[in-house]
Amino acid sequence: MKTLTCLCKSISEEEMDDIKKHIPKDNTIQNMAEFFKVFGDSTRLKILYYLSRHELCVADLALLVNMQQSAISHQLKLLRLNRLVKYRKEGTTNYYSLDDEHINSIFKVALEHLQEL
Amino acid sequence: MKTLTCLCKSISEEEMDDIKKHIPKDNTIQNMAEFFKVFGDSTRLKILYYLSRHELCVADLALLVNMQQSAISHQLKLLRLNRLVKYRKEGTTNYYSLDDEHINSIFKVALEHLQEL
DNA sequence: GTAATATATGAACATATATTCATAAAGGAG
DNA sequence: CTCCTTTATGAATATATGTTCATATATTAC
Repeated sequence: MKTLTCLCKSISEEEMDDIKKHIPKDNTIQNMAEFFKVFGDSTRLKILYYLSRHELCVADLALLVNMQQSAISHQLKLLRLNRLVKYRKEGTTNYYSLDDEHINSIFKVALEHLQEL
Repeated sequence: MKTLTCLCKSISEEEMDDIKKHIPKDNTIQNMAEFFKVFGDSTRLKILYYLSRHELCVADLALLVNMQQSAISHQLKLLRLNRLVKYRKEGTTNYYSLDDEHINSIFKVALEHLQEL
């Protein structure tokens, strides 16, 4: 009573082995997943949109996104760790801006896809 | 004792209003987030990789990803709902394949980004 | 020194998500 | 019809994640 016999072989064992052999390393896939996960939250997308328009401090972002300063700060930390934003200090104020040119291409691809649905 | 005075205005109120006015609709942002969320999981990324190489049935995918058939089936449902995969029936067997040409461009952008870290 | 401001952070909580298990549904073979 | 196979699905569970609250840190002004 095997669960996975699968006689459906439209593909040969050799082909399957070959395909399996060429899959990116588990670590790479994990990193890719982490990368996409960052974009998979509307609060972070809003932050990224606003920063794509203008360098902004945390309080301004909180105003624009209409969310607590603490929430924004937590999300900015995540974005920082993933190198999507950077900041410069000026007194107690931190001015955030985008740190990655790929963000715009990524937005574009996503919009293209969504427009076709 | 306001929490958000923010005198940091490197940006004028008018500019902020303007930027806020042009942000995509909340619904659009929500959809973008959902879209990215789909890619933000290593199991789904593996499935997408394998399907990019060959049309496959559920049991074969379970073998390749080395995960239970049920788990694969649940993930395939999600991928179906987001129109990233499609399938054709042949008897009791379902052959899955990719349903979106953007997937490859998306993979590429992500890899580019990761290689720069 | 104190007071006020901007930001960061830890704990707590609620919600979302991925996986497993058990089982249902549907088709093919006998 | 019954048995077997392939896939889908609902419930349960464990884990991850986003937000809030309270508070810490750091800088500036007085």
